[in-house]
Amino acid sequence: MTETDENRADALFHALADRTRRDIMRRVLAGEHSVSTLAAKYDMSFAAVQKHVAVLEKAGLLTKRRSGREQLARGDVEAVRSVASLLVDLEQIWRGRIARIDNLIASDTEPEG
Amino acid sequence: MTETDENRADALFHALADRTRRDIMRRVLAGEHSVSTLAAKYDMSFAAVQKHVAVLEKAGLLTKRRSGREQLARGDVEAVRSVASLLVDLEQIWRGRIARIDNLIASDTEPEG
DNA sequence: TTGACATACAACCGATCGGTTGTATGTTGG
DNA sequence: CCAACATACAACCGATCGGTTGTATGTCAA
Repeated sequence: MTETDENRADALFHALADRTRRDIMRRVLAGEHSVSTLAAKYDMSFAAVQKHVAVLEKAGLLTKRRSGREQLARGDVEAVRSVASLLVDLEQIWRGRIARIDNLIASDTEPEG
Repeated sequence: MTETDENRADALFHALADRTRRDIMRRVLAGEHSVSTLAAKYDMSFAAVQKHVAVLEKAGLLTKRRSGREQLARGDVEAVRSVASLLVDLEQIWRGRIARIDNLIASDTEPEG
């Protein structure tokens, strides 16, 4: 819940809030792809795709390694899991509310209060 | 993977890509809050908070019910889980890659190919 | 009834977003 | 060496974002 954590959450959710970037994630989680290979899949300029890849990289959702003149991108499943864990945190808050409600009901129906 | 699904994913991730909205989600998952009560918690105008609530509502992450002159917002944990399941889908793609790699290794090391 | 409160929404503004084109820098193969 | 390829990045543009103020509407309480 620190400032840094919030910045990271901002970057992660923002990066995933675009269908082209989500599609890129699917591809790079399935296997390594060069930026050019990815760019060929979409009806937009190379530069646009390169910027999408850069957004995902800055968010930590993918990493690149150089291979000759190509940059091979691969998805980071740990980063994906870290987003999932943020949602689990949210769900845990909800569980806390349910637990409180359950306790309230239990204490109301207990013979001795 | 339909257009509608992608639109929903866009809306969900976008809604969560703002720290004020994530904070609102924490509060409304913990219990019902009126828009005014929520607005009082943040250093911004009532209208700004009301718009944040509207973004979350349109994404389906919270619902409102009228109680007198107040609108009580409550978080929808199912919507939160639906986001989590999108991430599970991504992770499954990655698992598929790992499985393919494992199979490759296994067939390489098998005595009979 | 009326005044205060709760909400919604429109109009506006600077900043960021997602796209473009153009240019610069590496890298490789012949 | 050099021509083609792969990448990066800057500058620009229209659209959307996150905020503001102002206004309209509905509801409650005295």
